[in-house]
Amino acid sequence: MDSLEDTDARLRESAEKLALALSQSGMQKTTARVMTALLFSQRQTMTAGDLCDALKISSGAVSGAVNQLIPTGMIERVPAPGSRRDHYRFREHAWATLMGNQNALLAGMCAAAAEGIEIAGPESIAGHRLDEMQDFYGFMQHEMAALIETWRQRREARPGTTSA
Amino acid sequence: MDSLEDTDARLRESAEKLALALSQSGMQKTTARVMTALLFSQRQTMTAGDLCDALKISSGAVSGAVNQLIPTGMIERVPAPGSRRDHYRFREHAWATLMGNQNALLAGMCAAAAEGIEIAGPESIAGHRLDEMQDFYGFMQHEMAALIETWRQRREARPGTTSA
DNA sequence: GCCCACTTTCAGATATCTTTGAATATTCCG
DNA sequence: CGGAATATTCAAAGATATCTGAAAGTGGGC
Repeated sequence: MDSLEDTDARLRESAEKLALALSQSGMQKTTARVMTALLFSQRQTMTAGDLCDALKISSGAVSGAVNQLIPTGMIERVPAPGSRRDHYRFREHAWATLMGNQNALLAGMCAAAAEGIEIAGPESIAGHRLDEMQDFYGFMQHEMAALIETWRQRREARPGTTSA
Repeated sequence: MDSLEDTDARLRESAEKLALALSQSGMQKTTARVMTALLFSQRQTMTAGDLCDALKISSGAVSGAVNQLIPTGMIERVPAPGSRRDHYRFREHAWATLMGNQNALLAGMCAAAAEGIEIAGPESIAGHRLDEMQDFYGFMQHEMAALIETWRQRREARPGTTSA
């Protein structure tokens, strides 16, 4: 069996790999690195200093990343007892939250299609293309929300970690 | 009622707005502009020259964008009868294809979580976090594919444009 | 109320990504 | 097979986004 240090090193490597993939899908690189560092950490929380140290980035970069992550619901600031350092934690159900946020995107696509149809007319060439788009995103918007809810309930019913 | 030129101008404006939104969600700007130009066009197809002209970009940029779009299934090259210019067209069901492609991403998330669990162990702190992640993306991967299939069938059953 | 540990902000430096423009390759037609 | 119309590629320019480092702001504890 590997030593603990080795395990940690391999976890960081794994975290970096995922961060790289996420950054290629549109997420900022540092933001992704901070997120995966918290996700793969063997601790419940990490301080800003921990993150600077682990990722070799400046405190300014950590601050920026953290304040980008918090509004999305991926991580949260946890009150630190007896310390004035902020502790950060990867949130329970963060992934479901993240995907739920995409509903706004889907709605935006719907709206864009509707706008185009209004301009071009529903029976025009562009109108038909946009009609399919509107139909698809309207459907997805509705069904995705339901899907996430289904997952939430399914997981709630399991012997899972109901908040440590 | 608006004149045709005015309609066209407003469509282009709408297209640009959507392109901007898409580029903020990770898509390359020019690629997004080419895509939305084809999406909002009142013609069935556009040539590379048309795109250069409409978007005020160089032929090199069009070439790059188009060759990025084609593999994703969003647009297709259509044989041009009596012309050696390539014509491009927004593909039927492009949005469903696009979303279907994301399945690879979901699978990647699953795999990343599994890798982390393997390293950290399922009962570790990171292990529990990653377990939820794996569960979520595993679920989504399966259900999303089903959802897209449902939409496809639902639309097939409608009096929609079954390929012009 | 003051001090100190920590966080945030911001201008400048850096790194990264994108576009252009022209040379090169391709391919259709006669 | 030759010629001309297009498409593609690629180096260099330009634009953008991002990080750093230091100065300024915040708030808890004594």
